[in-house]
Amino acid sequence: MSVVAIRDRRAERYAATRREIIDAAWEVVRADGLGAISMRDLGARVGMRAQSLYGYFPSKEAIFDAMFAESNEELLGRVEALPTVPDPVDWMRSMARMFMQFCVEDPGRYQLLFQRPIPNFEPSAEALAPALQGLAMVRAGLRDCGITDERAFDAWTGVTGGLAAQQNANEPGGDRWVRLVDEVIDMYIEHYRPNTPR
Amino acid sequence: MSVVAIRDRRAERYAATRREIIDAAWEVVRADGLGAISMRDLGARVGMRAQSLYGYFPSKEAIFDAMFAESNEELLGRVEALPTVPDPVDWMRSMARMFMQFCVEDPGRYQLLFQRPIPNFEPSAEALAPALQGLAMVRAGLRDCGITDERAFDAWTGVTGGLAAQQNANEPGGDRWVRLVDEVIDMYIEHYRPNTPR
DNA sequence: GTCTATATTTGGATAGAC
DNA sequence: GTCTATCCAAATATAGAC
Repeated sequence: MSVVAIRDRRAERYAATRREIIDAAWEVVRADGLGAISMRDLGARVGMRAQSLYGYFPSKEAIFDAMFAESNEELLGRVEALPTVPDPVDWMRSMARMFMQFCVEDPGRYQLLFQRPIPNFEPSAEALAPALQGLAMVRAGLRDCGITDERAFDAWTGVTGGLAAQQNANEPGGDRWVRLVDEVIDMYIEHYRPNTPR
Repeated sequence: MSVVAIRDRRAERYAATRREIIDAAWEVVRADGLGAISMRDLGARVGMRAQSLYGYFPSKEAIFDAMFAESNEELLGRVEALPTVPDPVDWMRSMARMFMQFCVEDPGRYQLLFQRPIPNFEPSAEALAPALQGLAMVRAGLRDCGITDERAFDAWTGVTGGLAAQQNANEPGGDRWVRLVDEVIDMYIEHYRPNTPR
């Protein structure tokens, strides 16, 4: 009897097919928005009948949830990957730029994560967890800048999230609001930082 | 033969029924969102079969367009109704407060006007016109404050629209971001006004 | 693991009678 | 002006054969 862990080819195939289905779903979302996803279409894209998808996901919502989860994990990964810098304000700046980039590079994903336009879809707690973790890192970053007020935290999510919202709503794919990130962050820091040294 | 303009009772009834249909549509939107509107349901709400609605609107999109138009007219009306004040900054402040109130008091309307979540729905030029007019007034208001930069204008729509977006997305019906309006406007004016006298 | 067959619901829209 | 009748399309999901 071998003690070597052997590959479970069955599980691998299963995971690969799940991956394929989710990838197909992202394709649809990118092309025609979240509302355009249907089991029939998804099945066709991976060479199956719609019914066969139920072998991989118990429902359409479960597919949304998986997409929601992996998007949040992606975002959290990017937050964690931000280079450590001496000035905490610089960290917030690169944070904001990264977040903006994340939001505008895929409006469909933005829609799924931040607009919740699917009736009756509530992400599971597991899918939501990475988002909360990311938000906690933002809060910590602001604290490092000397900003601890809860109102200031909300104002941060308001202005950064706001720029992204405007960009995606009014000029998806463009940069009219994206390029304002730096000056808006400067404005924010100037206003909310207790004592800005110069 | 009378020269008095007589009422066209037929036209009146027709207009009243149109009004009733649109009101029913708003009811649905407020309760379950834009996506929940269907001709069958709408018909049932006004005591008709879905098919009869086509006597009043040529399509479902036409209903959306009418809703879109009257919302923009409502908003424009509120902009025009803002009291004239000596300080242009005060005008921008009340403008921002009013806009925020407009956005959060009816998330369904907000969705229709600013998120465009209906696939294939593009508002007609007539429906869009009041919005452009309102935006022009905002631009003029900023100019009165000495702010003429296009980037500054975009930053204005970014931060005000952003607060509204955050409020509706994360805490519809609440005031966590609404109550930040004043301080965020202060921050904006401080930063973008050329020479703030004190 | 994927299929066929099917149930069920829901939707937008048209034709033509009254 | 509203109805009945109807069409057509699309959707989610289940049961059971292979």
